[in-house]
Amino acid sequence: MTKRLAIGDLARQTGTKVNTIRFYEEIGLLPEALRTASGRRTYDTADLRRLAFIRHARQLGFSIPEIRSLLALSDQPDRDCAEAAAIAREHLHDIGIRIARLETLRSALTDVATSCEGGRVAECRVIEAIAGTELAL
Amino acid sequence: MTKRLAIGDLARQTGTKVNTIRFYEEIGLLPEALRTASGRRTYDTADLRRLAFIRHARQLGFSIPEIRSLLALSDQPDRDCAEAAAIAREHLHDIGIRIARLETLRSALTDVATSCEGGRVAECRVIEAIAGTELAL
DNA sequence: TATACAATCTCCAGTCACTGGAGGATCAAG
DNA sequence: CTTGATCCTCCAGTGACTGGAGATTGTATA
Repeated sequence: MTKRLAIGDLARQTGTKVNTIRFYEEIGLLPEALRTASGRRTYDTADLRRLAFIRHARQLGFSIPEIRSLLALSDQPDRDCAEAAAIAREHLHDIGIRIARLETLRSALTDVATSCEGGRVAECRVIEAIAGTELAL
Repeated sequence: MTKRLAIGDLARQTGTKVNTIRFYEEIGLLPEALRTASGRRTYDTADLRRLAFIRHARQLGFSIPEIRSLLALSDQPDRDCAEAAAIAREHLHDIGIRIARLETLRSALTDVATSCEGGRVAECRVIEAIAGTELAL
């Protein structure tokens, strides 16, 4: 059998706190882990991937309900197709906005970094870059 | 004089709760608002932009310390240029990763949405898309 | 085999970033 | 001059963790 991972290994490989992994199990984001005879949790690479997904999604600003909905797309491949597509499309809209804002912010920061390289004071449009995406002006 | 905004106007125009605006003032993310004779806070369009920036940045997953550091780039245009450029470059690295992950997620979701359109069951690679960006495999 | 020390367990209290409500003052319309 | 919306301060509650106490187990070394 391929070797199972201890909770500490999973934590190290995903940059997650051990307590946080137990917390995700408690709220049902991760399945209940298999236990050794003495009661310690063990994991496999599917758990590793799932946890990595959760962590990255959190860093991208997705809430836990949103992550649940994204995971559901993976968990139930045989689910109602139209429903899955609708969920995917909702997220797609949101993700498009996030990408656009990040790209605007990136170009503002690039301006700061490069105009500083020349020794001049940066014209700092950081706020303008990301503030105004959908405000008039 | 151009008309000043009430806290409720600011809240409506940025999709922020009134209490949250007061909270941002308390922790120094927003400057102390000017008050009317009776003690009500008033704002201008600079405050509006700053708050919109803060809210968007939060939705993108930036922590409040990170937002402070981004705002500092705007707040101190005459600050040490090399320092500002260094801060900008740190954020640029992080933002590149975020954009890449969002784009991978977007293409996974697009697959779900379009393969469902054909009436077939989606091959759901949502987790794989975003889980594995820097894990070996 | 003994022992020490790292990792795990459960349970519970604390933190960060809000969110909502009580109780009271103020403003704008009718 | 009343009525309802909006504002004020203060404080308690929520979501998503984070850290610590106290006890148990696993493993590496003497």
